[in-house]
Amino acid sequence: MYCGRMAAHMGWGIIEEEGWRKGPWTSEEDRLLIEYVRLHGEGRWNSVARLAGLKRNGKSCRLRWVNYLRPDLKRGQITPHEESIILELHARWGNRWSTIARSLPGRTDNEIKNYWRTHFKKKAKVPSDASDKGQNTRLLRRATISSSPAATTTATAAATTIAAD
DNA sequence: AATTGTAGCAACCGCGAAGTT
DNA sequence: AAACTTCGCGGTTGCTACAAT
Repeated sequence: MYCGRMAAHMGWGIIEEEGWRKGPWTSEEDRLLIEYVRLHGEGRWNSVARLAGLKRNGKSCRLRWVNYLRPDLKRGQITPHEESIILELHARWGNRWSTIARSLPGRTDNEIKNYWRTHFKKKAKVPSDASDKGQNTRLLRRATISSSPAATTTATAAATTIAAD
């Protein structure tokens, strides 16, 4: 989270060829995006530029909102309890970050992904079989989502149990 | 004290799924 | 029904701060 302001000097590409700004968000941009969502709700990200005067493409806006500006985000350090859930669910499902995130209210897939990578990746060469990379992962997503409510509950319960232990 | 290495995180990209017209 | 647009995911990068030498 750095110490508050870290977008002081953005060192990388500022304006893209098509006119889209890139790189770290300024507090002014954040304000515009927050105001946009307040007025129009989440979604329609591609029209943010038009309706809010933000020189960002929809993808960038959505990412910023979902990972940083959403009011229901928890922020702050991952708790030991949350960590155990992450470990448990990752052991079950691998890098299915968004699915894992659904079991951790206020946490984003990006946050969980970053956390796991920085804390565990180097140590564990992916314990189980990492042969599931690529297409299978993608194709399995729908099925996983379909069965996720029950699975989520079960796994969450398991993780909770372990954590409580 | 200065330089090089590492950690951690915000944000980017490509691509496929989902939605729209 | 097909073409086109938007969304969402997972992997990766680029940058800053901090640690080590």
